[in-house]
Amino acid sequence: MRRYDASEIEPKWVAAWDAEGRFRASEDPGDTRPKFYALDMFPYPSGDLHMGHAEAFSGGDAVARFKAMQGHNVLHPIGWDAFGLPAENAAIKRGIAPAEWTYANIEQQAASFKRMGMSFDWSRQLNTCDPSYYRWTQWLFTKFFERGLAYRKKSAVNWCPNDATVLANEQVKQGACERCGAVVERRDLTQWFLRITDYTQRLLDDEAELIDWPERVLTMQRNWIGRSQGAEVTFAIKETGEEIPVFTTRPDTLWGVTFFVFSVEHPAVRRLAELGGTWDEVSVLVDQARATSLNSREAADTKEGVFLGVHAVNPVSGEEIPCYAAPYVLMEYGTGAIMAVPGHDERDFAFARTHEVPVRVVIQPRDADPLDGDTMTEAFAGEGVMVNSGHFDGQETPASIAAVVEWLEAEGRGEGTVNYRLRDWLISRQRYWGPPIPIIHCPACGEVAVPESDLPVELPADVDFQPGGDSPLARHPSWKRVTCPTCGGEAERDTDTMDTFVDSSWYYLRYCSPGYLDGPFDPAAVAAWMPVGQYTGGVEHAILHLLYSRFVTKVLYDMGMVPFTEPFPRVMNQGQVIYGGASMSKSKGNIVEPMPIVQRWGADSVRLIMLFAGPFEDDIDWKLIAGEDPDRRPGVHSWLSRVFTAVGDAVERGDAPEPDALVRLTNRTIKGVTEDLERFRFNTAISKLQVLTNETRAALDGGAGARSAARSLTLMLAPFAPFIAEELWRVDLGEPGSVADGPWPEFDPALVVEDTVQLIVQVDGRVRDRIEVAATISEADALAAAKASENARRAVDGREVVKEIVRAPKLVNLVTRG
RNA sequence: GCGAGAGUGGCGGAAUCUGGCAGACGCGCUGGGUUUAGGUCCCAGUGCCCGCAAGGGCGUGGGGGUUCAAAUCCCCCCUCUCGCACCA
Repeated sequence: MRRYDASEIEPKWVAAWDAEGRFRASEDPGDTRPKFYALDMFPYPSGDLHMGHAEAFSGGDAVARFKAMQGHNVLHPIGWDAFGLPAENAAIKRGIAPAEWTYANIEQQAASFKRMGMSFDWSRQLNTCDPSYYRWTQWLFTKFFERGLAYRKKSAVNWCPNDATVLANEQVKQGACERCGAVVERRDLTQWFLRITDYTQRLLDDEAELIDWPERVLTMQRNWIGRSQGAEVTFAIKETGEEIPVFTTRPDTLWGVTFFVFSVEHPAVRRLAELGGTWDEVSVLVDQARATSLNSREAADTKEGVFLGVHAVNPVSGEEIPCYAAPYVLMEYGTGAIMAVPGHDERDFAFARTHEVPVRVVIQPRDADPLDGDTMTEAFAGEGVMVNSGHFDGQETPASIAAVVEWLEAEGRGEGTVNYRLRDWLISRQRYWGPPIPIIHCPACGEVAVPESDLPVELPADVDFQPGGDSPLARHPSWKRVTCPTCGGEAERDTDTMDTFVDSSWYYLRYCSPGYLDGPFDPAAVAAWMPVGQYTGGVEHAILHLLYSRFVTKVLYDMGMVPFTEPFPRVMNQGQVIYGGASMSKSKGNIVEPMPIVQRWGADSVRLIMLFAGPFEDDIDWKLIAGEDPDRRPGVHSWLSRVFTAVGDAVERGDAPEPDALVRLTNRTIKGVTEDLERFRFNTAISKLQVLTNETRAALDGGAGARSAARSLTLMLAPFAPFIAEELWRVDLGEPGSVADGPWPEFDPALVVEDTVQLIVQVDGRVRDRIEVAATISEADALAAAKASENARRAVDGREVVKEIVRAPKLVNLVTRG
């Protein structure tokens, strides 16, 4: 009798699959199988695989293998999101080149993925830091540039004085540098942006095409885009006559405006303050804002602010109101100035009470006592009836808002408009390890895109990339000196590089034709494989990566390069792997790594631990599911041992007849596991396979045969534990070919039902008896059987049965009275 | 504060979509067996309470409702997690 030994089985099949060139997607035009694109978010190659990879890729691989066994031509690629700051930092720390560090990690992660038996098409491997890839990242940038979708402008950015580099918004936590903890400053730098704001409404409208996205991800994207419907209204400054527009979602409260507030960064503030004689005071606020990071300003005090000494004129009432500058008004949203309605806005209310500005009620709640501006203790932001608003008095929200907008437009005093929270995508980085921005700055011609024939603009290797306050590429003595492609005069390359999110915004397209030389992708291949059938990855990419990819796809659609507008109609997020309720981290010393467990117990066990722990999208607390002893044998490993011996025994038993109950259970299991896999409910699928294993063993123990049950079990195990399945399939069952090719087992509908079932007998809703009856029992017979039950009779206890609920063959409920 | 999701044994979870045996499956634990240095392996038990048992009572965060019947549907409340958070 052979014993289950993963360390013997698994390396053997790793080598065999490699030698067989298995898991290659077919490009044979004669291959009529339906295509399925199973995509996993490509990993960032820092160090070896971590538990999060093991979780995500176990799920993604189960889907890919399931689809392949069902007869799909599956594209399941892998690649490396290889550019980025961590590589640069690691390289600085170790005194080696970022490329060296990155390629070493790629090698290690690739070896680990192979050891785990991931069914990747290795022939399509791509790497964003390879010139053959980033050539096309740069090409796409030039296309965006040509279409006016890439542009440069001066902008306030986060700056870490310690690391001497700009930081992405995501790298700033509570106003401090995520890595070194230094307080982040603001700097005004000229930056490259992609005009995602041109696509805002389409990003919202095309939500209908996102057939199967987690609800919370959709919500997060919607909130991030932040659509607000309202009106733009123009106030005039009394002292200068200049016109300042504001955005409001509540034009119906225009008659309640009692003051006007500028962002401290508003360009008119200094001039107006000097005119009003308040600049000494205002400049303190301005300096304060400059010293604070963009992110920490979120916490600015609502009540802080300074009177500018000038006044604004309310366009609907002609009333003159004081103007303030206050940090609670954001320059980045709307117009950078607001009309303040303290009666109906919480923030304006707090400001008004502090600065003793009058509060005026112009909306009265419908079913409550009338409010009084002098005595109210909080703003009323709800719906109600307009008052003190001229001829609009008596109109009710929300209809009143539309009515006011209509009137404003007719009067030429404002217009209905929509505002979004979403800003353009800042992609330039003053870092080394990214694709250089393919632009040449010519004194005569301005910004000129590098011609396609000159791409890629390669990243020079001989660069001092120590952080120093400017782009490392700018420090290179010769790299930036070029001639202008347009006029031939002396010119300079742009020395910034692109954000890694640009690299990852189109990699899924490149997979379809990874060696393609005439463009970023072969349009025919993309049309054949895309959109992605199932996209698996972490919820941390719910907003940025997924939103950017959707944007890029829409631009490519507009360019006529792809025939679809959404790249990922179906997305699933794996949960996080945590330890003791907290995320794993070096500083906490609680990191558990998958590869040592693979070595100890096998890749099949690691995959099963992950997928059996609970729903795929739920977090896994390693401490709870695995305990604290790293040597403790995982439960799934014991199960695999039992599967191994059961299948072996079943083969030895040959064609001995199988019990009818086992045949039915096998059919039911096929149905259930198939349905579970279609909905990515791996944990319940595995549980069903364990039940089938237990019953198979029981049949064998009883002297019966179980060969067909064992065969189905082996097939269904393959998406989760591909190694043991392959071993049992090819060696024990002696089947020709790989279990990875299936076929996925089918069930006989006639055999998914039991021939006998337990009839539940209830009296007044309480279970009193369980009777074994034929599954086909009639309602009358079921009722009779229930009434014959001794237990039920005792429970009725002479009372009158007033109602008989019969749901044959499952249940009878006798309802009594008295 | 706003939005989303979730509360079930000692633990992970199942049953929730479609109202009908709550606790599948697994971990852990208890007892027994084989082997024995231990682990492995095999068998039995394991929601709580009463009971030798048969059986009975209670039980899915709390309260109310609908129903013959509620973990499941509806209303209110509590708690937790996640996301967003001066967005005018």
